[in-house]
Amino acid sequence: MSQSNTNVKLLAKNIREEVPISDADLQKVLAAFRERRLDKKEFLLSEGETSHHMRFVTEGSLRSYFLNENGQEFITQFGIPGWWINDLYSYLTQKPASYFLQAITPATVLQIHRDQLTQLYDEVPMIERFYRKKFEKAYVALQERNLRGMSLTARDRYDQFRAQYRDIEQSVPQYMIASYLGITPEFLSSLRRNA
Amino acid sequence: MSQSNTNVKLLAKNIREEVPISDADLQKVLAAFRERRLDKKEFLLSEGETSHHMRFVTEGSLRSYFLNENGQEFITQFGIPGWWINDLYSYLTQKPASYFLQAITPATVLQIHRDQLTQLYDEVPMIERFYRKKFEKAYVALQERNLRGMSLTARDRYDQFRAQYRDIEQSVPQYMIASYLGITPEFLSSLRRNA
DNA sequence: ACCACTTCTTAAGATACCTTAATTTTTTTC
DNA sequence: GAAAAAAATTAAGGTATCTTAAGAAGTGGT
Repeated sequence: MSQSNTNVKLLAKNIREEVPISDADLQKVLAAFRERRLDKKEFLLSEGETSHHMRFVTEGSLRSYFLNENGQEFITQFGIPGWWINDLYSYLTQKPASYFLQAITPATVLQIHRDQLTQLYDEVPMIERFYRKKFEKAYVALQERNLRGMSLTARDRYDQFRAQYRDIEQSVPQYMIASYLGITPEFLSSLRRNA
Repeated sequence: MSQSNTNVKLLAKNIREEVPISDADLQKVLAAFRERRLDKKEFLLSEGETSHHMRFVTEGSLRSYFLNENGQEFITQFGIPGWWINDLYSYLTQKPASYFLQAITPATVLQIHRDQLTQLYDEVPMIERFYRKKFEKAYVALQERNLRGMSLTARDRYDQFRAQYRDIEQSVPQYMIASYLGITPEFLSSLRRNA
């Protein structure tokens, strides 16, 4: 068997939690995923490349970030086991990515090629439903984040982040959390001092 | 005929631009939508109510906004003809809304009840595909907005807003644009002065 | 045409957050 | 386990944006 069993099980669980799907269909879907292992700091996708896969994290942690003209990094998303991560703009439009996907720690992802997924949408309607639901939830979560970014101070955003993502807080460096929250590492440090 | 023909045509166009769908299926889908007319300032949804419909704007302009503890408004979305607008969190979870949907000008929306749409997902797979694609695009657009909010100054965000949404800029008051951009009306005014 | 109401502007003072730069602490590498 | 590299802290000075308050300019209703 080429793929770690527990990793595939995590993906199966992720799907079954969202939609009812027969064993046969689930196997068909799972069989289309390939495992990819990453060293620490290895890139899964670099700016300018095109994203051809949907990706599910099973081990380690990753980040998705954007680099502006001044070379500043802006982290848009973290990926830890059980989460999906991608440059969706690139994947959906098949245009060059403007984000980097990089492993923060050694990591493993299961990925499915776009061509295969497109085909599965016709063969296994439940998988289309699965992604519809995933996108719905992702949209809502992103909207919440957006709103927090607008309506809360950095201090409140940090407190909420800690409350909501204790597992992420523990597995990524502080300066990346600062970037995710939209503040400088120095300012985050000062928030922590006056906790 | 209870619904304005041109309004329904706008919706039909919106669907056909995204997915191939037979005339029969399209008619079935369109028949499930009801027209709702709104006076200026009328609420389509208030905080605490639950959203039971997916809503497509065909006339006028609407806004979706959030009210924080201090009574400050934060506009999350505008709706103009050809756009979808909703409190998706409430719609998807069937929990009370935390957003208001309000007509800025007299407006018309076409809306479909959640129960009917859920049923259509089984009967007309293309409509599930339609919403999957819509959510994908909405997610990407929101991510872009999020990133701009983090990486650009208010001046740059305003310039980009004007370039991208000239039609919205013309049809909603300036203080609402300020709210959408995450700044005060006073500060937007000063940006305009030093254009 | 008027009055009331809403929207926009101006300006002064306040503050949340940034920049720079140096130092300390922690982690990685060989 | 020493040297190098990466991450976190501290502090001083700066700036983008906010708050408050007042007045000016539009807009809508009768």
